[in-house]
Amino acid sequence: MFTVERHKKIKEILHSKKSVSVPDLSGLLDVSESTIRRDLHVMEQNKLIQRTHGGAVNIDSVRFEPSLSEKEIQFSDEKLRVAKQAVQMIREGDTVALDGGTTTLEIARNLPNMLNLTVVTNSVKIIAELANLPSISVVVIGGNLRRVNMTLIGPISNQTLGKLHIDKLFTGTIGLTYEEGLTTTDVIEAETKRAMIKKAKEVIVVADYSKIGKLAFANVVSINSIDKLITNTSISKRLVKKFQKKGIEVITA
Amino acid sequence: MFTVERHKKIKEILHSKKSVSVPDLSGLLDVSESTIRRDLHVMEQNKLIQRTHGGAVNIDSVRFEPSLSEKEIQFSDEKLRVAKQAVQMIREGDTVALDGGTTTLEIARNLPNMLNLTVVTNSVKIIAELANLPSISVVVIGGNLRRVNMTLIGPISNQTLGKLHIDKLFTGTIGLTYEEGLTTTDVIEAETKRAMIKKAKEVIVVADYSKIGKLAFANVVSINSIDKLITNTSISKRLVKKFQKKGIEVITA
DNA sequence: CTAGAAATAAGCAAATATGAGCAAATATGG
DNA sequence: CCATATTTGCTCATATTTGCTTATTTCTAG
Repeated sequence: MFTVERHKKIKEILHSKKSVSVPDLSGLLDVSESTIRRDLHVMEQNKLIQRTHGGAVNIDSVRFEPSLSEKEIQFSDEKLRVAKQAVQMIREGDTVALDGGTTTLEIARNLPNMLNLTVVTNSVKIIAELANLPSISVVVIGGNLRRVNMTLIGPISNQTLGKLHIDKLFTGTIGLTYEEGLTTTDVIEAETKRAMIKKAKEVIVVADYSKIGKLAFANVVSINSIDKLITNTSISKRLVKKFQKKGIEVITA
Repeated sequence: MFTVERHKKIKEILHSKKSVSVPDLSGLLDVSESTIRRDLHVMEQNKLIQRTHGGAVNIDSVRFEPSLSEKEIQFSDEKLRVAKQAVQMIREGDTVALDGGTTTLEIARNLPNMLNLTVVTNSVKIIAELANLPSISVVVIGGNLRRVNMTLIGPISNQTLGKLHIDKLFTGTIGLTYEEGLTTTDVIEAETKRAMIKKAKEVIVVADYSKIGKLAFANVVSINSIDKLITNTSISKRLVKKFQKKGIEVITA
């Protein structure tokens, strides 16, 4: 294996794992630790990675310092399972929309580097994530930056959406109830979500069980607008039946 | 087998194998290693392959993050001075636009956490940077993600700009000449730059001396559209005079 | 704050790869 | 047919890469 290939491999490993130790890399790539250290040295100088004592961490072209609480949910098993289920529903040639949210971010992280896939998003974190998958065409709806979740919302977003057509929308939520449907914290965000839902042929809500039965401040849409719901097993069978009666396909991951 | 055939064969091999060693090629094509090295040398100069010690790799497989980081370090001192000069021109209440580019990114990094300041941008890196300054209102024009510099360009960007009004635009550039004006590498990006310039009351070009006299592929606008130019001392007095005669205020940082 | 453990950078030597120079073989063009 | 140009393979001095060793730095537990 040549040097550039090794460097590329290290970058790939770092993209999926976020951090890796020198001994691990040495074993994985079957070269001495000295060589790995030399590799990491030049890669750091090229700003491709960030070195640490004992290894290296991923440095994406765009960096955020995720708040602690976010880090905690980042590795949530439920979210990952839901996200992987969602990814399986995506076909080559699709135009997929992902709105802001931790579960949709997880979907982006698990997307294959699929050719001929267009992702429409209003989440800055998802943009950063998809920057590493060069086969995917990324379309960003503009808008005003909402810093708490790094999403773009507001009239600009809504107007841009008016000109786009989406095959499948994956949307996260703060709350989902049978009576009130989707709800979220911010009214402006709610409106942008509504605009997205309006332009999507198929609306797929991704929500782990903690969201179901929860009610947030701003109404988005009633459950009549939802086509599919991906959630996890913890949801009660009675509720699933109720959703199904409304024509919603419920998928448990 | 003729030379061109050999080159073609090498390209084919690299297409399917991604990387190959000099001894392997020597055996496969039944010529000496010297000949292979000579072949690889010319093919590298023609940007058909990427050489490594011991062989060659497919150029496509290596082309990740093409040297943006390298550009970032270059001339960083000059850039910083230019950026700081630019920041001083910003007043409270302004609506400022920053397009993608390393100098404009430096401006964003040096912005004070000023109240009542709106920043319009198409650069994902600038969004990330300004996320840390909560007083600043950030408006993002949407668009298609151009990964090489993490900017949003294309028809969506241009249409969104049509509805906005900008007090001061700070724009970087690849090249700036007296005869051709602003030029950049990508035609679609050029169009989005043009759309920005059209909507700005005041167009301020930030360009260290390395950009001046340089000509890139795609024309953006002639120098008649430029109101101010912030650059550094290395630019010749004669050229400054010429720009001034065209009504451009030249500020040397 | 300190001592011990772990990681790193620097120096070194062996293995390998490279480029330049050269000569032979072949091709080109009058 | 001859003179010249190009291509090829060979040799060798030089350069690069790699793994090992060791001194130094950095981290961490007490």
